[in-house]
Amino acid sequence: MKEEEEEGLKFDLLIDNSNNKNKVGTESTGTSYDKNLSEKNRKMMKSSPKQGLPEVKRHKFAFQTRSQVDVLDDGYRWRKYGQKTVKNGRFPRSYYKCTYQGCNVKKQIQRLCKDEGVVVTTYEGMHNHSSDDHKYNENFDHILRRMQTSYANAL
DNA sequence: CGTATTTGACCAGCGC
DNA sequence: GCGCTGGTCAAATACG
Repeated sequence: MKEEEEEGLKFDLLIDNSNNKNKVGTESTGTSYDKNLSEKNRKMMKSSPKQGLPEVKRHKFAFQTRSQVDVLDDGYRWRKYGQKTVKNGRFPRSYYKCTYQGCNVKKQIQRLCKDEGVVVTTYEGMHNHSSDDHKYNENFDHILRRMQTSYANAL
């Protein structure tokens, strides 16, 4: 199967976050709930099959982060909306979405079957808002900023 | 009580 | 044309 094939931008950065202490728990910050989900239709993403956007359809950034935690806290809140087990991998893939109305940024986390300590974080889309929390590390901020810069530059 | 998280089912695209 | 994989949503549950 194909493991790496991104039509748009592809970034493979190795970040050593072993020292990073991320918490998997939940934090009581922000009270925005995406109620737009109720208006979602069963057929929402099948309007355009695969035409019109031959090259760039959805920017996807793949990050290979060396961390023991699945979810990297980049300053935004992510709500897990699904988990699927891929046949190519022994570990299930987790799907996250940014919990912010208007900011439907998707994040996909997958563990490497080869290295359990390496997680592939794939960001899809760009944030519509700024992170109101400074808890994220400069290290990650730098990466995020870099990828957003390249993203804006590509436009 | 509010929200995130969990799990199952459903759907669409692609392969054969 | 059918089957499989991958992806998303939706309802129920858990937790703060």
